[in-house]
Amino acid sequence: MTIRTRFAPSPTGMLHIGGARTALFSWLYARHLGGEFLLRIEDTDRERSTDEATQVILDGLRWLGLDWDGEPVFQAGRQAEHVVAVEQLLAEGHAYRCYCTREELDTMRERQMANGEKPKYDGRCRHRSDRPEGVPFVVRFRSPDEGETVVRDLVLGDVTFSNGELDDLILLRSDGTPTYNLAVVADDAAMGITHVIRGADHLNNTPRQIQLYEALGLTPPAFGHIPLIHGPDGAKMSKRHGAVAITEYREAGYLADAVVNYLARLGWSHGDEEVFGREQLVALFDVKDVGRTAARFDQNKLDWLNAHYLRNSIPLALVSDVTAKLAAMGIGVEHGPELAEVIAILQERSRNLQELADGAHMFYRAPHSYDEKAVQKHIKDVSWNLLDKFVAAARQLSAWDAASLHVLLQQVCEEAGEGLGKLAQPIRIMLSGTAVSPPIDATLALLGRDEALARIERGSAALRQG
RNA sequence: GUCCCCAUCGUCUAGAGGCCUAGGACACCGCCCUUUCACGGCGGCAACGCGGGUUCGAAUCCCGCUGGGGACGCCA
Repeated sequence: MTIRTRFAPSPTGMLHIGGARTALFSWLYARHLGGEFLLRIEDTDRERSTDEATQVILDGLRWLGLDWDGEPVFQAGRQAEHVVAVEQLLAEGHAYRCYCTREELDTMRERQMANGEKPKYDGRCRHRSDRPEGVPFVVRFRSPDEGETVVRDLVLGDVTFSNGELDDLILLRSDGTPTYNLAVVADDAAMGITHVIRGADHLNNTPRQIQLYEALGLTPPAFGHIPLIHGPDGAKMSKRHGAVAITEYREAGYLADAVVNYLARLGWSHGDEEVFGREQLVALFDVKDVGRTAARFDQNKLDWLNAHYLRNSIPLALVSDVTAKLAAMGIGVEHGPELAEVIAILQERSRNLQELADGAHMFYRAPHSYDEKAVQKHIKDVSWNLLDKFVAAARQLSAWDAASLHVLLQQVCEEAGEGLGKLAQPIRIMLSGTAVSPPIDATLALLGRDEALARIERGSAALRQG
């Protein structure tokens, strides 16, 4: 039997970090076993579902490289089949019409809560046989009240619910539209889903769904509930924890491989290893290695992984992303050093693409001011002598490359009996405006002789009188 | 409140009765490398929630407690 999993988001918002991880695990499960991974958009809530949200979710999955098989299934388009399933249940006595009003239900709930009971429908319409004309009704599932339902969970093990805990859930609303649990069961069955890998927040729905499968004469799929991701404070992930939408990470300059690696390691592990490429994850993933405890989101570790992937990237592969980031800052890269070379020198000193772009800034824009603290600390009287000597020699330098510049820098300092820092730091300030930059010889080389010397001259003119 | 799940360093985790003086990674703190910032190297700090069992022996098994989380909708 071919394994078939699915990811079933509702397009009512963004693809958030938790959903992305659920999708990842479901995808990994299928891919590892050579199975299929399908996508179903649960858009039955017409009020809140939007095409934009659907697009954002698809884009997010594509960005993460979670490819799905076939076309996405839109749940709203399957209503007719859902209704057929409900009619079958009705005909076989597994469902009944309920004429209770919302007010009735509300007071029932309040009373139960006040009595310290678990709020649930009391089944008062179960044996009602009349069908009052013109009175709106919903269709409820007649759930068994004896015995228990066991969820044989792939990650949690057996979880037992006593059937008495489960009330008669609504299958069809009074407007005739199907509700979540019914639609999920009907669709998973129709799509031939063999394994449902989803968030642990669905664990409580599972016994109800198993009962529905049974009532419909269907075999339930296998279930695996992945523990949730919590914010740094242990509570559910939300906006106040910073970025939750996967797109925000893309915009902030994170690499898809890093995000995937991080998300995979949140709840899944393989010995002492931390870094896993996509293929490796597919090869190694096994649900039995998925932990049962909720994990907290740790920005530091994501940053570390991102930095890792960033410095191991081929510079050329980063060019278009960095170009876009620079463009967003109003900087073009047509004039100036080759961007790939700038990236090569910056990638190990950046944690994300934005930092990389920030670092690249100076190669395409001369400083418009000089950091005061840096100037005070590094520009001394001795600097001018060294600077003058360096500039004079640099004009004559036959080869303008990092190696030659390195030799020259050292010569000038040695002859003056000064440390390299006495010369390197002033130059750095004049080139970048700050005391931080890539190695000074490489920076000079990249900038080119004309631009580099021009910046030093301008810097000298601006700083010498002070 | 009721039901369900969970419980090892600050965080992610390894650990499936003796291999544990509890390992790795991130973060943090030192030191080294060094022209700055990084990278890299070396070292350090730091955990089995509590109480009972079971066993010759428990982080590992059982029970209770405590603590966290999730679910209780004509949302999905």
